Amino acid sequence: MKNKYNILIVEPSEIVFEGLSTILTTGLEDNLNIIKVDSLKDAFDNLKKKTFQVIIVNSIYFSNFKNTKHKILSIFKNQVVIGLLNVNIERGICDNFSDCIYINDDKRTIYSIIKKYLQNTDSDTKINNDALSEREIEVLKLLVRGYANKEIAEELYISTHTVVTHRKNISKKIGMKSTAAMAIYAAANNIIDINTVLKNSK
Amino acid sequence: MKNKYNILIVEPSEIVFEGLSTILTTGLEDNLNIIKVDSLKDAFDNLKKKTFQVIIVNSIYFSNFKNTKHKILSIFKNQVVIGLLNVNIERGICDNFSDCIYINDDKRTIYSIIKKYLQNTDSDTKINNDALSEREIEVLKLLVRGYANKEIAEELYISTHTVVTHRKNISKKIGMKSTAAMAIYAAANNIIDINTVLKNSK
DNA sequence: CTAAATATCACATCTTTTAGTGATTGTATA
DNA sequence: TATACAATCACTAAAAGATGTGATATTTAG
Repeated sequence: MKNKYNILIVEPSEIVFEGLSTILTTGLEDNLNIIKVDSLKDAFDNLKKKTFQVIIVNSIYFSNFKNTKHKILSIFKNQVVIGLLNVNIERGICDNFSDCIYINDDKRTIYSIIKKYLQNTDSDTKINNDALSEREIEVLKLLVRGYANKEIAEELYISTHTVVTHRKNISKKIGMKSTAAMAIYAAANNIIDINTVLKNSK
Repeated sequence: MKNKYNILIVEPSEIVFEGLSTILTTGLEDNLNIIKVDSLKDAFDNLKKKTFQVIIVNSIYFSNFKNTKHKILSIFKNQVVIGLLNVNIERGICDNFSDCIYINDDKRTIYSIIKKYLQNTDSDTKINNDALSEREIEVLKLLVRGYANKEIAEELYISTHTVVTHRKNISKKIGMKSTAAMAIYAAANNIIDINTVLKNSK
């Protein structure tokens, strides 16, 4: 049974975001739900909706602030905030964060930093898969890969009626009734891996 | 029929390398063989062994050189060399390269830059044969947001027959017939923005 | 213990999508 | 000019999905 962790990355560059995501998802065995935003405002909006075990913020968002620590505290109070530092940044800024990742750090260093904070979060703070049940997630996974209800039924050894019921419940829970939107939901919540689906779908 | 391309990335940061790799491999349909090195010397050694269609070099390797262009020419003569520029770099350096990618460029910009040079390599094996037309992309966008054919037709002022035809062509081109997989394709290729879809779909 | 949630199955009806096979028009491009 | 492709429209039959209204058994949480 894997834990599910939410990680928020506040980062303007898609390249850096994709890199961090790839490194984290391939290196850490737990289920990671990684969300990207590219402004402090969007970060703040996301914090209202969800709990994040780790927040990684590019330090450039604080380059203009005189009192960085105060700003960080006011936005991300009592949260784990890891600074992502570019090469030519003053080292002192690191003290303002829970921890720091340097852009040139290798994978192993990054793993060990992040792991420290994921392990600290104990079992009762773990996220409940956004309210979808295990069975519903199984159905959703196959759905996204283009399986028809009948095929899903065969795969899971249940009747198509049951699959239909699960789908009804899924769409009621996530508030989207179209197959396409459900797929996007699954992608956004890391229930499926986009690349795997691309290579292996109908 | 897919082409196979070699891409060399000269970059000190594993984060940036992984990000670029992920973006390139998910967005470009051809088979990419991406190699990373973290010094100009290693780049040079690789050039002896293999031919690269595109070389992407972080511009910081040239930050100490007075005559950047001359240095680039002497190392990578007559090759496609794309500079990867950090945020606070002087813009003028871009003239020294075949083209430039900025660290904050979005995926589509990166695709279009790289594609240009991959297409140039061998013109008669068209890699463009499953590029979606503008109209097809319009249909796909609405499709992903859960619009039914009838609704798409109304939105685009065409008949449902036409929408169906577009869908048939889309699925033929991308090799996926299910709506869900098409949605994932659209997400992976940045045709739609996942968060926008999440907030605004049926 | 009770209530809520989960997982399973069923049926009828209506809507939507898919697959296959067409056609016409305009616009590039070799 | 001939060819290719884009964009439009049409018909049909079969397959699949959506909606609504049920039921039963098991597990979980208060």
